[in-house]
Amino acid sequence: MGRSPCCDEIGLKKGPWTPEEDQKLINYIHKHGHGSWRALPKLAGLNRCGKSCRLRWTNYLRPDIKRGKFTPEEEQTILNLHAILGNKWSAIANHLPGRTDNEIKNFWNTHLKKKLIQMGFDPMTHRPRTDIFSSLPHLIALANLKDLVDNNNNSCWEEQQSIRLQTEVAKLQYLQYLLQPPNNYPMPNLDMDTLNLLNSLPSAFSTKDYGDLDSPNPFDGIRDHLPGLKTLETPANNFVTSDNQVQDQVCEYTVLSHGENSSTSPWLPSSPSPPPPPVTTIATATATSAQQLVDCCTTPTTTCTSGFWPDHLLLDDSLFNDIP
DNA sequence: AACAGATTCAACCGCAAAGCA
DNA sequence: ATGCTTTGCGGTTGAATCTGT
Repeated sequence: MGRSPCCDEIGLKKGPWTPEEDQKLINYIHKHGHGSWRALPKLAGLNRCGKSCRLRWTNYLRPDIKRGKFTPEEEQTILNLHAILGNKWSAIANHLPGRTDNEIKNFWNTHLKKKLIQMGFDPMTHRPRTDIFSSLPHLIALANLKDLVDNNNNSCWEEQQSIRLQTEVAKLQYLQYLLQPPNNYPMPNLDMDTLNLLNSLPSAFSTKDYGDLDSPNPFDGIRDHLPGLKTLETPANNFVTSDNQVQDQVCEYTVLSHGENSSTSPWLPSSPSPPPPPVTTIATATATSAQQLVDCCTTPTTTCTSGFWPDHLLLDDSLFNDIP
């Protein structure tokens, strides 16, 4: 397997393309098509290597290229697909008409990766980071709020309720941080302790406790997005039972994950128990399942409607900023 | 206004798969 | 079957631009 010699040829121009060069390339391709990229530069009168011409055309000059900012829908699609495909930029680009792999890669590296990191996620696995530093802000906030509660026994009822509310919200936020459920998929691998803990929270947050407060119960939101939590009270739920259709489907999806870490990605459904053996090839997945999942990820307006992180679940971080 | 540091993104590099003789 | 060429992909670089001081 030899490397293309074209890039090694001396005297060929490198660096940014001039408008004249662009025009030459466009004119030639419009007339003749690109044909052999290696032969193209000479035929088009360009002092460039074929590789450079191909790149310039596919990433910049192609008429069907969509330029400008990524829409929230596109951003969501990239996130969804990256959770499944990993850094397969060209595969991701296939699902975003008019966007190039290079553009998506750049967008990922400059925006989405940082966004995930800021939110405490590992950008490769899409899982919450488990190291102590990533959860430190949440833990500090909780500790501070606890102090506030302990030291405000003499304050008025409204203040106490306000502090209680903040504490509960902080708890929820921390739990949310730990769990980060994707609303596109069924809840993955929630152990019973966690589900029980979550189910115990509404009792501390009942309408009764809010009394006359106008604010809605913040737990309503989180419950709506935790199917395992919602259905735990009924005997037949998708996560407690061991054999049902949903789980079968879910097991098929698991093989699509990328890399060894991502088999446990929370964005991907996986079998609750027992854990599946490590999967080494995509070939074992049914084409239908693969397509179903990709379709699901690339169709934000249908059954898998909203984003990973519904707005009402992403509680305002200003709560923590306000804490001394 | 000037500078430094951060960010963005077009372009390059090298590898590997596909194609072909 | 083998080896060379072409194409495509993902990672990386660096110049241009933006932002903060």
